[in-house]
Amino acid sequence: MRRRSPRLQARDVLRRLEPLYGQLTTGLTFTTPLELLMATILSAQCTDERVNTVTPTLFAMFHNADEYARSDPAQIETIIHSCGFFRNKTKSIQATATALVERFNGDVPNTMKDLVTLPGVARKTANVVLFHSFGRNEGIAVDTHVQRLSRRLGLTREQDAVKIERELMLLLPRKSWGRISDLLIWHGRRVCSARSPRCGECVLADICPSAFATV
DNA sequence: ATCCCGAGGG
DNA sequence: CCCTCTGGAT
Repeated sequence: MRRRSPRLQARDVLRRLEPLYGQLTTGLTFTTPLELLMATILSAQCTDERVNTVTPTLFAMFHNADEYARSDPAQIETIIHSCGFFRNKTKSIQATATALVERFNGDVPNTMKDLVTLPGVARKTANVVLFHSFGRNEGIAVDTHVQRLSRRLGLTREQDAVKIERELMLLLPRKSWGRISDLLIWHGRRVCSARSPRCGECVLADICPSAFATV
């Protein structure tokens, strides 16, 4: 295939995926910024479907940052056990909750600058919370799906999530920064899967440098 | 670069 | 069995 400019490629990816996944947003179940923050911490290397099986119990047990911070860690570990990394995630949940109480009056901050100071929260998690709880496009959440699809589609050749985020931010209009992650994630789950991508069903196949290549 | 870690799919 | 899942800290 003739090599297309990354900017044109990015614009067409956005344009073609939007009608496919128009009504779909994050797959995580939540109501408040605190719930989304905790659900996103749990989502590391775990399907959002599984996160959604433990968060109803977690959210029923803890209603604010102070209650997370004061809890017996063993109680949280038991609830979130099936999500994997349960010791690290429990530490992140409680250390973040403590930081919210001590530095943010118990509230979830709404800026990248503040969010990434929370232990266990880096740019990916911060971007998810910023967009889905506060409607802010400060960056692009780059997870395993966004990384894989960006590379397969020829939008970047980088491996590092922060570098990929920076490149995508240069290719796409700011108002689409939050949306592009959701679109790439849903497409990654349903069509462009890691193991065996279903290129025969993909609406991007004709503009994808990796189509039918088993990348 | 390595570690954390359970669960489901192929 | 091996790979993957909305990562982050050391």
